[in-house]
This record gives sequence, structure tokens and C-alpha cells, in this order.
Amino acid sequence: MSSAGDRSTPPSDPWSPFIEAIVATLLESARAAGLTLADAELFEQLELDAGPDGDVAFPTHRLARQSGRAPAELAGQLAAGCRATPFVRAVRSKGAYVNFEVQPERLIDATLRLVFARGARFGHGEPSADPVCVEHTSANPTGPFHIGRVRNAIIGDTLARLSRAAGQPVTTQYYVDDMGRQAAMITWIWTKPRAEWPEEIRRTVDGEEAPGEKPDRHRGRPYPAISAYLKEHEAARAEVAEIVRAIESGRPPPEHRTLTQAILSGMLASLERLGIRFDEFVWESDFLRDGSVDGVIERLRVAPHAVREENGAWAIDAAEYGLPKESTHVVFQRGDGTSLYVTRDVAYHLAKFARFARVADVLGQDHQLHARTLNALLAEIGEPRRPEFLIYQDITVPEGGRMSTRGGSAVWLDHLLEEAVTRARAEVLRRREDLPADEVERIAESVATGAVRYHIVRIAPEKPVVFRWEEALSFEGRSGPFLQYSYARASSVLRKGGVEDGPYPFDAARLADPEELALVRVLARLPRVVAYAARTAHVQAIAGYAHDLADQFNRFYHAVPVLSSGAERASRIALVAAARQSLGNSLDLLGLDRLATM
RNA sequence: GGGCGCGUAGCCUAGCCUGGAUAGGGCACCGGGUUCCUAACCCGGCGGUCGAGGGUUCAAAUCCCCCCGCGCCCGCCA
Repeated sequence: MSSAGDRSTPPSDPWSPFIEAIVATLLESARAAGLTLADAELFEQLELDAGPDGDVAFPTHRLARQSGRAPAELAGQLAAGCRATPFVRAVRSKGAYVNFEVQPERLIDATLRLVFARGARFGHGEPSADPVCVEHTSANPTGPFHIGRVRNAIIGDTLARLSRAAGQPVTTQYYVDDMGRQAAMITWIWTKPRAEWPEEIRRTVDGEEAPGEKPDRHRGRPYPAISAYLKEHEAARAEVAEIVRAIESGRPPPEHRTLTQAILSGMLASLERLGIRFDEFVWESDFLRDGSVDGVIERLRVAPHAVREENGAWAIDAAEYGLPKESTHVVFQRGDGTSLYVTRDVAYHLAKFARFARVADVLGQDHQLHARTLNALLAEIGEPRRPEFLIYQDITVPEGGRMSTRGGSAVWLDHLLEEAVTRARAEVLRRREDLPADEVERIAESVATGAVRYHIVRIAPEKPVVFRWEEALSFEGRSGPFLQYSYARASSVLRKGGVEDGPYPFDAARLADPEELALVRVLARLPRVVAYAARTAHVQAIAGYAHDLADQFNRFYHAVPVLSSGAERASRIALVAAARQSLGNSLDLLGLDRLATM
């Protein structure tokens, strides 16, 4: 059940004329009954998708209270005073509710027309001029993705797709952290002659090095061992620290950027399989190089709560920003004059604010405090704007604990995809022995990546997730492959009917089966779902919608013959085409491949 | 200790922003369905003190308070 809420009735929403008609007739009825109420108020109280008793419901409790009347009696009177219109077939009261049932033929007609008119843009909102930046993933380029980090990428990419569909000009950015100790550790080991590698680190690379191994895997392989090694060896720590200093002074080892880039490219290749690409890459060190970090430091030094620490470091006393007691002093410049991550992040965000009307950051929950610290520093330099943070919870392993690269508990994205492809291939071969091998591979890849993407995006970001292989690799029920299968079914009907490309003439009166009307109702919801999901960043809403749509399509498919039907044939084909279009648009929003056959 | 998030059937989950009529799905389990457009499907059944308590309200899974449990963070790391 959803409220009409923001009272918008855009032309991109098939419900708009129905809502307007209902508001008008209800208002008229209320006035006739001697009641005064603003149409805005009435609009807010309307409930859409109200259930079995009607399409739209109006609860009278509030109005009853205002007028001192009994809700049920009021509902009866209001219902009786509503005229039938071309849009509204019946108005009935039930208890305290006035239920409106729209003219089904009208709804079918309006919805299918809109779907065909807008095609790939059905469900999308009106274009807006305000550019939006979505920063997501931004994982340190130190090795392959594990599934925990991929949650960021999937949520961020889906948010970007939804925002675009909602009409916003979106730019996605990956913030490449090439400045930290972690990046320095990689450079430290790979710029050292192999003969000088400590034995325990060399072990991690020798023996398993495969030709054609992805660079993120290959170059990142020694990383966990370096971590452990540095804990025990001070001299090595000093060498890494020297590299960090070189990077911070703007003179990194020449191989540094190349190595970082190589690992990043391997990581991006994995995301590419999931349909995730970035418009821009922003390198953290660039803000140092172009002087903007110095600018931020200057502004922070004269900020209202700037304090100088004993050893010459500078901080903001951020007590009033509601930070935890122990971190109220936010240091933005070290005693040795170098900058910190949060300082550079301020510079980065100022650069974003200069270009974008809205700035969204997808962050893991471990960055919660960083987000608040960043906000505090922005406030201190008088920057009124703030990023919108989308914080997601960790993916943990069943044994307990977060996924750890070092602890060996990580589930690698590449491994997961490999396993998913193996299973998907077996499923395809089991039922489609007619397909050529390359076609089998193509389908298996799409099914596998679709299953993984959907498995992550279906769950609200703020929910913690425990990773389980059986669940992640499920191809049934509420899964990506279920959606793709439904799309393939619809495609198959159109293919066999010889009408893959339309046009799709139809007569709404021929679509009288309850399952047909039910399917149209689901189709008609898409524009509102997209608007809602984009506005609230509830990316899981589109996942739920796509399942509802596929589910209802399958019910219709079983209940009603299409190609073998008589006078209804053309209209049913049109309905299948519209369902395929909407489902396809939903798959696009989720980043799942449309499969014409599987 | 403080901050943030989470707690809905055996398991997973939607709904919470914006309170509204019998809380939607999926997995598992039980019983059906394929001379017909793809059975990765469909139909039926089973299963709920919405963590506990209190408050606000005509009305609370939804808002407020408190408590319990779980996770994360609280660095001159990133």
C-alpha cells in the first residue's frame, strides 16, 4: 500500500488521470456533504494499490474527526455522493473506507499505450537539469574484490541507474586511493628485486602464478603476507613509510601509478562482468598535486574551532558536532605538515560540489564516523552543502566476523562468479541440448552474474547480510534468473508469434481475464516504483517490483493462452509485449542482462 | 562507556521515510499440475506474541521512550 504522497500526477504515470478524476469526484462529494477540505490534504490521504476492495482507497477517519461524524457513516455518504466517471467504474464504502474501482478497460488502455509510446523509457521520470554525482565502490587498489566490497558496487550502480531513470543527469565516480600505506605496500614489494623479497612473502606468489592471471589477483597476492610481515619487521615498515612520504610529497616512485592502475584494471574487469562501469576515476593524489588540499588546510586553520596541537598538528575541536567523545579533535594536518585522508576528502567533496547539484556517497558502515567527521569539517570551512550518504552494512561469513582479506575468510567475486557460471552452464545444458556452445556460454554468464547481482540488491542496504553459497547461487524463486526466465518466456511467445518488433494493436475490451488485469496493474506501478526508489535510495524496491512483475506474468502465462487464442490473440500479444518491455526496463535498472532465450 | 545500524514464521526477506481495513514474498516441508506459447514455472497446504515492555493515537510492524540481543566504529590509518 502506498500513499499518493507528493501529489504529483505526471504524464509518465498511467495512474495520473485516474487519480485526478478520483480527487475531483471525491472533493465534489465532500463539498456536497457540507465538508471543507483542501484537495492537497485529500490527495495525501489517498491510498494506492489498496487491495481487493478497490484500486484506490480513501480512509475517512481524519475527516470524520474534523467534522465530528462517524467514519463509517461518512464513508457511506461520500461514496454515495461520488459520480461515476469514464475513469471510475464503482465507488463503494466499506467500514471507514471509500473504495474506488477504476474502469479496467481505461486502465489497460492507458497503461499499454504509455508502455508502447515510451518503450525503453517507460517507468522513467521527467528529465531534471540538476546534475548528480554518485560515488561508489572506491575500494583500495590492493587486490581482487571480495563479495563484501561488491555490495558497495552493486548498490551504487543500481542507485545510479535509478537516478538516471528518474531523470537526473548522473555521473558515477570511483575515488582511487593511491595515497595510503596500503597502496604503498604494494609498490614496496613489487619495486623490490624478487631476490630481496622476504621468504614468507615470496611464498605467496611463487608456485601459484598462472599465465594470464588477472593483475589484481597477481599483484595483490602478496598483500596479506606483507601486512603480517610489517608487523614484525621495523626496517620494512620504515621502507614503506619512506614510500608513503614520497607519495605525499608528490614524488612517488615512478612505478607507483602503473602498479595501482594495473591492479585497478583487474578489479574493474570483474565489475564489468556485472555490468558495472564508471564515468570517471578520481585519484586522491590529484588533490594534493593541484594544491586544493593546501587550500583546504588554509581554510581549516582559520576555522572557528581550529586548534593547534602540541607537536604542531592542526585539528578541529568538533565537540559540538555530536561526534564520539574520543574523536572530538579531528586532526586535519599532522605534526609533520602532511595531510590526512579526511582532509583530502574535503578537497574531493568541494570539487564535487563545484560541479554537481547533488552528491551521493555509497559507504560501508565502517565509514559512518568518517562521514560525520567530513560533515564537521565542511561546516567549519563554511560549506553549506553536504553529501547524501548511503551507508550499507557488512556482508559477514557464517562462521562469524567480517570478510577479511588477511584472515582468509573472504569470498572472492571472481571465485563466486566462476562457481555461478559452472552451475548455470549445467542448468542450461540440462534443458537446452539444442543450443550451440557459445550460446550456452553467453546464457550461463548472464544467468550467473544476474543471480549474484540480484542476490545482493534485493536486500535493503542497512540490513546486515550473512553470505551463504547456496543462497547466492540460487536460480529459483526470488532470484535474478527467475526474472530473466520470465523475460525469455515473453520473448519466446513473441518470437513464435512472429511479432517480435510490433506494432502491437490491441483492444482493451479483449483483455477481460482477471490475470490480465492483474498484470496490467503491476505494469502500471513501475513509474511510481522508480520515482520512489530513486528518491529514497531504496534500491531494493526495484528488485521487489521486478519479482512481482515476473511473478504476475507467469500467472497470466499459465492462465491464459496467447498464440492459440481467437479474437483475443492480438490484444494478448500486445500485453505480452508490454510485459516484456516493462520487465526488460526493470532488468536494465537492476543491471541484469535481458535474455531472449535461456 | 558513547555513536550508528539491525531484530518480522525453521531459514531469508518486503513493508517503516509519509501510522489506516485479514503483515506481502522466497527457501524448506506436504499435496497437485507438462497431448498446449520454455516446469529456472504454476496451483493448493503448512507456518507470524512484527525482540520485550511502556507511551502517543480513533488506529502502531511503522512514530516516541526505555530495556535486551547482534554487528560496526570511536587512530596525527585509509
